[in-house]
Amino acid sequence: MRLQGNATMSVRTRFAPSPTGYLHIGGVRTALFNWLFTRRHGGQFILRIDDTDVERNRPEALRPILDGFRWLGIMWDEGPEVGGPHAPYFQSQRLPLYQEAARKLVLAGQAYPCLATKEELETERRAAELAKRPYIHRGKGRNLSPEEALQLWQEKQLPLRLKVPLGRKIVLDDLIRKRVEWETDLLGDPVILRSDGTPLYNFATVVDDIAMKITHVIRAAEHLSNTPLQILIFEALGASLPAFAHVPVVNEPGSKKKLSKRDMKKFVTPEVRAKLRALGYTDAEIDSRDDLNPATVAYYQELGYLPQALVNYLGRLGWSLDGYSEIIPLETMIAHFSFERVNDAPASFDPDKLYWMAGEYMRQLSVEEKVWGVVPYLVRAKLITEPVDEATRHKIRRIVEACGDRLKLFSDILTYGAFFFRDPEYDESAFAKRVAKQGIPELLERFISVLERTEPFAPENLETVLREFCDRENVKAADLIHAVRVSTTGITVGPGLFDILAILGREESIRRIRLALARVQTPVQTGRN
RNA sequence: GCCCCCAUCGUCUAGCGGCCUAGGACGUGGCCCUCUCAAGGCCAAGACGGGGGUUCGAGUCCCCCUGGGGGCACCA
Repeated sequence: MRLQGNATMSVRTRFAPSPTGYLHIGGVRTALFNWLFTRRHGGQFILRIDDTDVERNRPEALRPILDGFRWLGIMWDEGPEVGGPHAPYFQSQRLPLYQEAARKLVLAGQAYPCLATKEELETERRAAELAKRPYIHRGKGRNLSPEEALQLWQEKQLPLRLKVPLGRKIVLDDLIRKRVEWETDLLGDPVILRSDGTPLYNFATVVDDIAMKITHVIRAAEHLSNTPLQILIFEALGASLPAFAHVPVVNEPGSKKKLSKRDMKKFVTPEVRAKLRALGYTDAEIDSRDDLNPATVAYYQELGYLPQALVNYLGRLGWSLDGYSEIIPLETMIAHFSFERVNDAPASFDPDKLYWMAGEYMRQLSVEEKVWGVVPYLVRAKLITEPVDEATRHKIRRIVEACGDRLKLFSDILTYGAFFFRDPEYDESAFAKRVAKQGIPELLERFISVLERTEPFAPENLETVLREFCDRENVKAADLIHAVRVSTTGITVGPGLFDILAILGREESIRRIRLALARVQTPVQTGRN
């Protein structure tokens, strides 16, 4: 058995995102597993920014990633903005470290400058392809003495390759995959340092993991095939191996394909677009922002999902506590997280289940907490203005209470409660069906005079009064209720009608019913329906 | 093409040789409750990819096939 971490050392894990401008759902799930494992064992979780690829490196693109983690409560013990004993935590600022490590390898005869030109490499590759042979590059420089190699490397701007030992078997005892083996003969000599002196991923990763004393490398399964090379680099650098855990990838909803970072725009379905529009986004904004789609954390934050719901959902995606638990408090997750219970197979992301879970967490919140979460949505929709005065706050409190379990996301307040803050926007088909109908306007007319003297103007009493009125009129209560609902709210969905009326108050309720009645007499062209 | 990984309801999963007539959850359908929509209650449909072994006995262990995925860069 190879060394699989040292029990006496504290657990140190890391997540190394590239600054891409958004926090990807798949990535954050991997980060969460790192974090849970680390918290479980009382270690340190490190955030290291993988910005060696200058093409992808945009400094402002880091912000959304840090914000996303903070929103979820996944706090890093070392990394950007918090620092730590192994700073800097940006790979672009650690170049001398990689060069020094590379120099060490050359001196030890473990790495050599690549003498082949790009053209030669291309020819080799094509020949291998034609011969249906795997393409394995072994540079001519392999046989250089360390001194020659060093001199050549320093004189000319040559890329550096790792000298992969021949005829060896690499054995990995992965914490999730169990034993995986590779033959070194099937591995080409990889470039570890570009001709411009910048490191390649596999090299920088290992140099940093050694420097930062990482004990457990927990990463997506797509990195499994990088592992033999990295193991070789660990060895060449004379470092002991960390333990590895390759977590299965996250697949697209209902698919067997990896939830890719490319082409995320395709997740912006008409439904998603409608949701974003309801929040006030224009189509142009939706199309221009690549962080606003269901494959990113920002999207869920934007829609008002509770972060703890997303954490619970992601934690359960590929990991289970037992055969039946779904809603798992974070402390429980931390206390029980282990790789033994991580499923080997990829897991598809299921937005429906996440939505359900969001509702489960929302109902655990106090009214006051819900009010707090809902206010920004009302402000953004220009239904209220800040600062929120006490009267408005009280009204929101009552609305939130009336909405009850209907509120699964904070943004749901706009579906169920917008009409409280503005005149009804009438749903034409509902209006035709429930208000502009034989006998209904007259009935509403008479009901208004009942409302005028209803005292107290409170839910329970309103219900009694309405039902008694319907008995006298010999009409079904449901018909009047629907008519009043559509008249006062414009729509067919929402809280109980009597709660609505009580919140609106006598005057406003009556005013709105009159609004609807006027509308029956002089139909307006709305263009809808 | 080569290397590596994976395989239970549509989806997330339980299952670590007999407790399986394969359990739970999301979703779906139906019914109930009901002023609508949610929520809630009840019920239903729904899976061990195929073939060989091993064993008294296989969803569970082994092999092959098939299918899916990932990787084979001076990307990460």
